[in-house]
Amino acid sequence: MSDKRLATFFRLFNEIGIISQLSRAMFELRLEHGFILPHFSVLNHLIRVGDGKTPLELSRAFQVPKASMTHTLSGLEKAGYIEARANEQDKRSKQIFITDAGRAFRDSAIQGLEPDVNEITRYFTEEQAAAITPALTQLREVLDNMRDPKK
Amino acid sequence: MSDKRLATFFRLFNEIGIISQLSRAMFELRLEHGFILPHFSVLNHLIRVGDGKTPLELSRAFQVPKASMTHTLSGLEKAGYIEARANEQDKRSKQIFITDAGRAFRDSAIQGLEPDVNEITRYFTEEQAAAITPALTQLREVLDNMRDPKK
DNA sequence: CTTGACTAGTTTGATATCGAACTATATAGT
DNA sequence: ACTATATAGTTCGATATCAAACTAGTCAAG
Repeated sequence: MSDKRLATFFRLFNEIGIISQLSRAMFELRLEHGFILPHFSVLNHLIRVGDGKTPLELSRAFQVPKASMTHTLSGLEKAGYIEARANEQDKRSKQIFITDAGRAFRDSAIQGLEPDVNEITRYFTEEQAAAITPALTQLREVLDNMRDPKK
Repeated sequence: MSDKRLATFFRLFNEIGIISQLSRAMFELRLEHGFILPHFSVLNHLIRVGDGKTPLELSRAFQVPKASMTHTLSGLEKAGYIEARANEQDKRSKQIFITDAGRAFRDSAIQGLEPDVNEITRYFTEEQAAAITPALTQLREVLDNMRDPKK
């Protein structure tokens, strides 16, 4: 393989890593103290995809170990943003439901993004954002398909 | 602001976050046990930009708190991949130099990427990667300029 | 039924991240 | 010079991440 190809992908993943770090930090500054991106992401997922998911399904959806999901869910439950109900069909398992407080938390987190997004848009337009997203979606799917299916 | 704009950026940052997570995990699988992306990134930076940087300069370059950089550097020093020398001009300060072993570690980490990059390129070409990188660089610069200059 | 393999989720222990307090040194204002 | 303020780096404490071990429940083979 050419070094050029390696360098091209290296630069791409490097930029992506930095943007991820900066945008996450910016987002978490707007979140209620004690909550971080994974808390929000889980609530958002429960709304987008529908709740009643099991912890294992959630850990797979976010591609984190199940121990990490246990930790994130315990924070959300302690705050009253989710409810875990036993699954009568399979007593090993739980189902996670979002509460009204959880919905409110998620909505207000999204509202909190507005000032930052407005500021970004002054220098990087919505059209530019829309233009690169499909390629990134494709790249994400490629990486997703490459990872070990176990876990 | 329109909800559409918010949703567009939300989707963009979401894809970027997932790609960052997946690509980092893929990279770290190839690294010697006990070393993670920040270790590599510091060594790579010392080669690209030149060594003799202070820990504070490095923490700013990577936009992490200086306490985090202390931790990363201590791992690299214990492994013999960097050397910290006192600065005679300013005795509060140190300068970080990469060792031959550090160079070898960095080179072999980059070589280790090849199989993954080759696999990615089957579904996402070098041209596609090169096409979106400039926009991502621009977005990274915008976010970079927005963050609090202190730290 | 009972046993063995498997699965959902938690616990444990180890490392990472990082704000805040601290130490040592440098520098500016008087 | 003397003091106040600022800076470089470390330490400390709290939380996050996650592999591995563990617990409890399921299911299939005999």
